[in-house]
Amino acid sequence: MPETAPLFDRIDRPRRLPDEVAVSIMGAIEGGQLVAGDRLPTEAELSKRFGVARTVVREAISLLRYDGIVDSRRGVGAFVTDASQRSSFRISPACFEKRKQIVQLLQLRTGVQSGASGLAATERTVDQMAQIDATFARMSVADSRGPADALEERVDSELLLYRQITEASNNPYYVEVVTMIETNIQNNLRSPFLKNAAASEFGPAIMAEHTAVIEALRSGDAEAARTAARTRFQAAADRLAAREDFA
Amino acid sequence: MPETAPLFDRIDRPRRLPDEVAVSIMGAIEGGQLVAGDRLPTEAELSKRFGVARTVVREAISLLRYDGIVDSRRGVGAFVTDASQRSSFRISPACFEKRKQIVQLLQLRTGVQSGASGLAATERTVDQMAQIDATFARMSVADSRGPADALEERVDSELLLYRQITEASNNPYYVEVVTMIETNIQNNLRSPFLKNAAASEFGPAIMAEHTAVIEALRSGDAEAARTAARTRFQAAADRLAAREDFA
DNA sequence: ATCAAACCAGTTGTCAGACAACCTGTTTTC
DNA sequence: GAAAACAGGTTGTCTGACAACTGGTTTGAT
Repeated sequence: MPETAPLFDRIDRPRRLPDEVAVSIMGAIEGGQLVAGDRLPTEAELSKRFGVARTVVREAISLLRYDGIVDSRRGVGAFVTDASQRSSFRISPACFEKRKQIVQLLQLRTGVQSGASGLAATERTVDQMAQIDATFARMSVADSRGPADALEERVDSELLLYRQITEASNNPYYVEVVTMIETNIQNNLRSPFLKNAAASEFGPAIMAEHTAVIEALRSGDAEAARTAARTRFQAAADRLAAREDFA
Repeated sequence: MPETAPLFDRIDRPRRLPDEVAVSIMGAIEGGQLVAGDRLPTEAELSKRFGVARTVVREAISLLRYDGIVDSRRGVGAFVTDASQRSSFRISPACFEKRKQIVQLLQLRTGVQSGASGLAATERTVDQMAQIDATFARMSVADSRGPADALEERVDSELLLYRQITEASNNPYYVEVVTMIETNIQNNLRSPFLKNAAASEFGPAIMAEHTAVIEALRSGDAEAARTAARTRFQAAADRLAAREDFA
């Protein structure tokens, strides 16, 4: 079931020292003060410079190592790895500060969702197709009831629909990536703005975009599914970007 | 410039306690012993149970928190978060143990690379196109020299080529994702196997697949670029999967 | 009896210091 | 001259302590 959206977001952001140290070191790397191959100052040195305990510095470096940004060797030191060694993809909340970045993020989602939908067209089971149909039916009903009456229901079922489609690709990597991107968008795009934007996503013209995706899935046409999904998310992103209240 | 591939990979895998603890806890979550909302045992408890110092447990939990898998609150405890709160996408080396997983990973790369190429068709600058042309020319020369003579050069230039194409999308998120996936594939697919596979990727028929991508980029045809890139990577994945020495 | 304030046990966050494991370069020894 | 021992420095782990905070309990005033 779609988890109930919390009425108020968790505002709780107690600054944690290791995170701040990690961000600071990361900044030095992105800023070019530290380039691939360079050795970081020793933990003792960093500890002194930041004015925190070594455990804090260690935890910070541990995070960077986890993402493949540095590589530390006992008895030697920690070194900045070259950029092609990154082992994770993450979206920092800072991505949502600039308008252009949001657009780029939506582009990425469009591409990935398109790929996932294409796969789903050929890989889906009949069971999965039935679930998708059911969700789409729910969504259609909500749509016809209009934004004033069924906004929540409409938005929830749409999110669920595309999650089910992605899962129907039966490829866990697609599921992970799409989920991750979608989560970040939902969490970070200011909620009231998303609400407003969602309200304008009603109507037959827009439902037709969704129908095209469903039809392609039903007929098992991967190419059509890719195109339909692409068209739908591209259009949504365009409409979003066109809103005058777009931050 | 393409960094010189190391003759021997770093085999150095000194077990780090925090990583192992993190994996263990993660296993409990994936295995369902701990579900969203559950509280983890206290750090002291975990420390005792794993037989390690609390600093080690703390570092482990810190990693999980970094990925949005748990959320810890001072004075209360650490809680497993809802699966849709994951804030990173990462590929564990374990993914390369099962044949099916590798295929799925290649599917993901195909989709993402396709999206990036489509974007590149419209967003590339003339400068970037020139660089792509240059790399493609290098690659063509290497191809005509044959696998016995120019294997390294051929492989390197191809990697560089698609990296440049991705960068020509001028979308940093695409660049990050593609780089990350590619890095993991290069690092984890056993090197000699990749070498063998690369040797069979020579010849005019295969070069035609690349040419199609380049042509689409040159003419600014996003749809053609997406299709060509998809075709090319799909075909490569199929050939890889068809090899009898495929693990 | 009610309700707010004070208290208490438990938990995470940070600090400080110590030692083990390991690496690199230097010195000693044969 | 080469191998072995040594020395200093660095990361990895351990221990113990205290600060900051939370949730629930007790206490105290009204």
